[in-house]
Amino acid sequence: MTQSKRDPRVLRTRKLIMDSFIELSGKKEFKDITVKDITTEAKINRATFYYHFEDIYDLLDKVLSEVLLINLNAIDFEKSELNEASIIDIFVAITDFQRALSSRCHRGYDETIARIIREQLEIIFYGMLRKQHTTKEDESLKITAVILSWGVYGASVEWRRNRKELPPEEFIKSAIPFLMSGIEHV
Amino acid sequence: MTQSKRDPRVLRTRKLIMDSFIELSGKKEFKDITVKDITTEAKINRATFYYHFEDIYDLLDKVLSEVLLINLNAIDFEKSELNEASIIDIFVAITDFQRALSSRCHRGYDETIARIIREQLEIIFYGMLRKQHTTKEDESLKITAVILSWGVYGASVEWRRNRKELPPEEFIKSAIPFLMSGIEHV
DNA sequence: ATCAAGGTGTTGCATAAACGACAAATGGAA
DNA sequence: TTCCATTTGTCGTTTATGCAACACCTTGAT
Repeated sequence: MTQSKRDPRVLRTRKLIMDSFIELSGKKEFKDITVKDITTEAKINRATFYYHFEDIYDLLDKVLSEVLLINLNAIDFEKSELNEASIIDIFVAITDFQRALSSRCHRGYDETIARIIREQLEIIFYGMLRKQHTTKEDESLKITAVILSWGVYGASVEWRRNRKELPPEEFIKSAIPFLMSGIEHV
Repeated sequence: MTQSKRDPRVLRTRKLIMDSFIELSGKKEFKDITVKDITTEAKINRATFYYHFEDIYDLLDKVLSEVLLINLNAIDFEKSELNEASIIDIFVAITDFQRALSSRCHRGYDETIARIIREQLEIIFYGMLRKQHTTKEDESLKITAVILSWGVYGASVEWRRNRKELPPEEFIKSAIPFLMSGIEHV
């Protein structure tokens, strides 16, 4: 389990499963995709699916978070601080990601996607906060990350619904003062 | 071994190896391609290579004959007789195959390719002859297949070297009477 | 001529993947 | 509702692949 994440067999099989799922997502709604569909498309045994994923919801979780992470990986979190510029970068990455997603997938799992994106944001924000505030109390950093993740995700929802005439980087700028004040008063 | 030819793992791995070999053939000469190159490109373990192939020459054999067979599969040998039309089809398939091969691979293994193509031809001719002449002595069919295979392959060499101004189907027509007489007097 | 570096086949063991079977759950259609 | 077909998780066994190590060859540089 610990070592097996680099086993070429595991990497191949997981990629086959995920690619097949993404492929099928372009053809059917999530609720109509079965595990059997995926394993048939991927040409792997159905039992092997359950070796890697608990069920189809677990797969959805991991596919979405990995695809989102690839989008976010363009931003170098290791170096960048949690400041105005990085918040804008993250916001743009989210809107780009959702644009790519909606062109590729049918509707039907908005709530799940929302949850996963927000959870990823929380992880990222918490990591960045902890780097900048090593002295602070951990619980305080956590709750700040939670609020930031909800706030930034909510802003992306608002942008998609009512503000698409603005470029996302312009839209989020108006929220930056509020977000930054929360970060500074952590 | 007997059953395993349908095992998805075997099919996947063999395809990975063969595709990697074809990919590398476009970049280097055969003599410069190592087993290690192939397995690295294919992201499989080197020991796994030897589970499927004796060595790199065995791989070359199987890649070439499978690719050639795909070309020849367009011709339905099960139904067609060994007549003027099918000989022309086979000849055109060979010249097409060699054209595709030389555009994709570097030089350096002409003799090997020649041997493999001729052996495949022999197998095909023998199979067709046996279908048409079930009563005849087997040894006689075999030697006829050998001579046909050498003759048709030699014609393709001659065409490539000195007769490319002619369409291959035109070129081979001038040899049809001779070849057909050998088939009829089997 | 010697040495170092890299490729070749081969082996024993660890583990992922295939396969077939199963009971249980789900979901339409009569 | 009942029935029937399909999907779902899970299991035990078999097989293919990964991995590390090995002795043996090349080959090129010093």
